[in-house]
Amino acid sequence: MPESPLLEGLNPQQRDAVSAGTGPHLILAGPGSGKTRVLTHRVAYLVQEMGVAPYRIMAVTFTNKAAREMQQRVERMLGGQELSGLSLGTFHALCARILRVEAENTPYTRDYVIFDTRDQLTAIKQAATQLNIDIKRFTPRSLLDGISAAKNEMLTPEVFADRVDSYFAEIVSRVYFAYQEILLGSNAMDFDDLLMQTVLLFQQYADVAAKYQRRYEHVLVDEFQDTNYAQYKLIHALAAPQNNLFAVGDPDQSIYAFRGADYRNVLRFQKDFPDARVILLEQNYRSTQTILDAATAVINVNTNRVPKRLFTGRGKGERIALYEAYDEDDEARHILNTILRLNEEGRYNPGECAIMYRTNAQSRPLEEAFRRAGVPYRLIGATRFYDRREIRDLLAYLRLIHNPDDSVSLERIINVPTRGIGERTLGELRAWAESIRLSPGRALLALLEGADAPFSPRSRRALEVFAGLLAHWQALAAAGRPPLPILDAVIDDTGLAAYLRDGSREGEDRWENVLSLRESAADYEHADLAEFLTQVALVSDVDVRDDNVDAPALLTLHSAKGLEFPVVFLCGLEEGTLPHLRSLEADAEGDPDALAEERRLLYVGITRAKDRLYLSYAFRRTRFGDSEPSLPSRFLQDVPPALLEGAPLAGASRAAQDSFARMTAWMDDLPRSHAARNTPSPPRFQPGMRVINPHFGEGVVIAARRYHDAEEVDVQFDRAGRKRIDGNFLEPLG
DNA sequence: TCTAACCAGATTTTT
DNA sequence: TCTGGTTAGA
Repeated sequence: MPESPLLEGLNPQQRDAVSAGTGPHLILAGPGSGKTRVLTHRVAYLVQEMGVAPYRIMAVTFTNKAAREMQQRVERMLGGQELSGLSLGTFHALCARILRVEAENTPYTRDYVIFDTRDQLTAIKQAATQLNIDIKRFTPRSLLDGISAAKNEMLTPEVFADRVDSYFAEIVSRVYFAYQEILLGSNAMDFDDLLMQTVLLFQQYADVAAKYQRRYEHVLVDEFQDTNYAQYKLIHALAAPQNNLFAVGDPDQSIYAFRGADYRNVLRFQKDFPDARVILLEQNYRSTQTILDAATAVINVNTNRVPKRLFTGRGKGERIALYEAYDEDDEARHILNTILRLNEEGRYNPGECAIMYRTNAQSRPLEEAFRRAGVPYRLIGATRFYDRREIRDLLAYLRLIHNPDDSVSLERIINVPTRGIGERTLGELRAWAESIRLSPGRALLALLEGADAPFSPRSRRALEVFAGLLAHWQALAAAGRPPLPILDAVIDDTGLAAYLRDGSREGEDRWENVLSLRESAADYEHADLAEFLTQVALVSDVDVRDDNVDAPALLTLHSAKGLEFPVVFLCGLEEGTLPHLRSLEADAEGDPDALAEERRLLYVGITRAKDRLYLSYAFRRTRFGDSEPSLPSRFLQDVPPALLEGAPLAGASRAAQDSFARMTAWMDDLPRSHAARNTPSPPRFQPGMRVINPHFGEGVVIAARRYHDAEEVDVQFDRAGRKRIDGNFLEPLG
């Protein structure tokens, strides 16, 4: 058989997978083994060699960004052929589309909106309040987690109620009913509903299921280890009856159990499809053997897994650097200096480096260090654009226009900017709406038609003014105007610009954000509001970051999934941070899975590195605003010392850990300077000195003080204004 | 009804 | 340290 050019450059295992025939296939692959590459080639192969029409293929990726990249690569592989009709995207995006099309067979209309976590919490609070449940005792977050877990397991409120086995579950169950009522009344679905409703749709309407089964001849899934039960049911349903299912994953990289991902789907797959072919990809093309050995040593401690042997053709490589920092600032400085040094030595560009941490809060000292030094960086994912107040407000307007039943959005913005509709009037509106069995939004619109309502003249006037605006915007939407002019109408009619731009620096920032939202709305010139809103709800800005800047990336271990960098720094390797305190607590309560997942998280981090890996932990770390001593992560003890260079481990044994803890307990009471290990040197900078920084240019020193082993200097720059800078990044002039 | 001040509380990860 | 929620006062 003549070989397909699509198989060129692949190893035998990869070829085997790409060119596999029909039927169920499970590809179990280690990190850096070309999983995504195999999946991409497989899609191209189906089209080119097996003659499958693109619209008969569904390929599910973990992020929207991965989907975009895959689309581009496949098209390139097929010689620029346009692959329209290919169903490529995340589970959520694909489900959102199906639910829109099949709305008449669901409890929702096609104008439904998607509730994100913030909206969900608002709705949960509402539900709990209705039920007189004390949200101090049962936090909305914990209730939401309970409901979300139920939905991921495909448990409807009724089924869940039958399984209640604890007081907490009882509370969750009651809130679940009320919460679902609120969602339905608002014509809104949360993330979990998108999946669950789609599966329910298929279960309840065999003809609908059959339609999609006929359409999708091949179903491919990436990151299979991070699917939850609902997602598994979905692909199971879609792939039937031919079961041309191609699932790619690595159970050792399962890091989303907290949100319902269930690595047991791998086992389910093998049980449900006994004839499935399992193909292993074990060769690693990414990392040096040293890095792989460290990763293997860390992950091997986990029980209940299929051992994999990872090998690479890349050679041994350099040893892994371990650094014990004094505190998080010292750690940040050390990382920054290392990146600058690697750059000066001409070994790696800043853009080839990534700094990874467990929690978003850890980015702060890093950002500060970079800012002080005037070195640019790329912060990935942290404060999410769509999470900003002004953006959420504007989107709430758009959602309300699109779907007047969305009372969470209505209540969010009915008095933003303030327009005389306070808690009292709002309460009256709610009560009246309920009495005439309309959602508050629709009741509001009915007011314009002269509906009889028990409001004071003053309240009524305020409500009517707002209703008038809403009706006006809806008319724009109904006339088919694209998102941007509608958005502009909202901005103009509400006087949002004046409201936000209050003369403060933050005000200008907020306005800038509004302008960015306008920019993204401008991309939807030929789409309607529904499409724009869906996109906004399902595409995180993690997906849209700019890769083209030559600056180090700062990101959490979770968002590092699927990425690779020549140089990786893993910081904050301490007990309580990685593994996170929550998992230690869970472990103490007898749940070993939590710790195993933390370990996998570290495994993912280590295996992102191609050439150089730097590990660090701090001797003390600031938590909740004050600084406390910390212990090196237990995971560090699993890395063979022969692979490491740098600091000896302070907590090499359990006994040592205990004595370390005792020692640091009393050190905690000493002034900081006692614990600092660097002897102070005379200050280099005095007020009035002229100095220069490569990034900010020339300036004059305002003030300077010692700060551990470095100097913190306030400088008035001639052009860049006043900055606080690490003395290491200043040179005296003259 | 609105604003500002205060206080308490919480801090994992994200489609 | 920050955020959010509550309360008091205008």
